[in-house]
Amino acid sequence: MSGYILVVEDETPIREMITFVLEQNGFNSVEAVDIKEAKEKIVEPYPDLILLDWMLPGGSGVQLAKELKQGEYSRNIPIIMLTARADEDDKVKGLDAGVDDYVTKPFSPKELIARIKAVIRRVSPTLLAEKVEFHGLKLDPVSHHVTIDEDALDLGPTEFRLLHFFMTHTERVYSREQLLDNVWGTNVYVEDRTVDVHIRRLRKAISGFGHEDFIQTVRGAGYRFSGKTVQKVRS
Amino acid sequence: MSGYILVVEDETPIREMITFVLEQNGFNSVEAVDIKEAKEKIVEPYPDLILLDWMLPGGSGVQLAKELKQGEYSRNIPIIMLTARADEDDKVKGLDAGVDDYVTKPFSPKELIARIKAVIRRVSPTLLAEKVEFHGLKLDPVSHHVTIDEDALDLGPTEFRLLHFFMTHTERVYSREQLLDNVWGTNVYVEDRTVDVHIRRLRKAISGFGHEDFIQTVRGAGYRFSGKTVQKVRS
DNA sequence: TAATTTGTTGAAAATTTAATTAAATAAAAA
DNA sequence: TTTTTATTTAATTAAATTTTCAACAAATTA
Repeated sequence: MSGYILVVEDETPIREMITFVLEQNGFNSVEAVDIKEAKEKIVEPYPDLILLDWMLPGGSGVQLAKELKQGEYSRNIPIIMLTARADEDDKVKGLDAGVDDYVTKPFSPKELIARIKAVIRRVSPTLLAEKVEFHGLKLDPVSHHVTIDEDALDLGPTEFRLLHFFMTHTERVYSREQLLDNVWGTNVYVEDRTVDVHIRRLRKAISGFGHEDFIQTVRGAGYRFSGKTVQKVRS
Repeated sequence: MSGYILVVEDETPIREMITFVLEQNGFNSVEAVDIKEAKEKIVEPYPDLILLDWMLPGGSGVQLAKELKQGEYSRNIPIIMLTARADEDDKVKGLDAGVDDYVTKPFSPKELIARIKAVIRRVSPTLLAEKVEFHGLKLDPVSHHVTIDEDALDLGPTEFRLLHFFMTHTERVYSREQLLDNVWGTNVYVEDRTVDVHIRRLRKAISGFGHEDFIQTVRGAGYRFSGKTVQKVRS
């Protein structure tokens, strides 16, 4: 799995409880006990999300949140605050810090996971280890199984990620550059044209099932994953 | 697992956190929010263990513990008390009530499970080790016997644990790191590639029975234990 | 239509990743 | 301690995958 969640919490039992719940739900996690350690761990590869305790030794969580929301890259990392009790004032302060959501301690695993998924779903749905389905195409990120009308597909790693991205981002054109960013990862120096080759391989893999036209070429713009058939209209 | 653990705790988030951890560790659980509900649920079939919150609405947990320790059958059910903080006085009172152990909130999953297993091990060790079965493969954690279609297999300790883990976690890809965490144990510094060697030995052991493809390589991701056959339809 | 741009395709080269084997190390048993 | 057994590391080989390149095809524009 590519990403992970950073858990910043000084109380060890609570921190371990959280990471246990995360791991069991298919997330990777990294722990930090205080602001200092948290900062050390917020480097490449960046976490996909930060669970941040309100009260921390060596500076409050809100303060850290504010700092992160000012960093060039770190501003994009979603933050969920863990507060000791539902405190309206605190919540307002947190919103100022650009925090994405709150969870009040103590919390149930269900609630924690629900909040996390809600936030991630907003930011990058591909990270959620949920089964995706699209017109008879099924992809399970947990088992890495891909089926098309019940027949198993065998894809290479890149084709797998590409398909996963497309299935969670349909009906929308992505340039080759955008695809490289989202599927290959940022700061990867690869030729644009490489995308073409993988598109071709993916098309080939899902062809023979009458679904090869899921991946549509938009000339001059990029590619689009769509269930709608394209009509050729001449002007 | 045959029996179950009764969780008596009024705070819903904590109760759900506990049951989640229990279920993930292979225990069944039943919930009760107060003394009244707890009593209703302490009937046949009796729980194998009771996790009892110290502070409960409608009577304290200690009181319930004392009562249980007087019942003819219920006296045999081990009880672990959940206390809000480590309080020597309380502990003494609890010991009077014949309680078997304590866990202080907040607690880590590791600690909770460790305490539970310790208690159960003392009372009825057989509960801990359930036999596992998967497509003709049978593994008995107690006797360390593994059979495949009635033929006995000879595995080394690591291969045994690896197989046990796989059989209890099928249809899911695990990275080498995750396998090291789960099978070798956390904070063990061992090369990723070591996993490959043990995978090979395990494969070798279960090959020759037409089941060698249970362990599937998922390139770039890790390994998967699966009953589904993957057909190569790659060009 | 010709020239130009843009996308497709096949295949070789480069790279990455896994399987295999053997040797070294560590742990357990005699 | 010695012997045996099991685990880990390292080196080698094999395989799969990614990338690049170049030729070709299709679409667009002048």
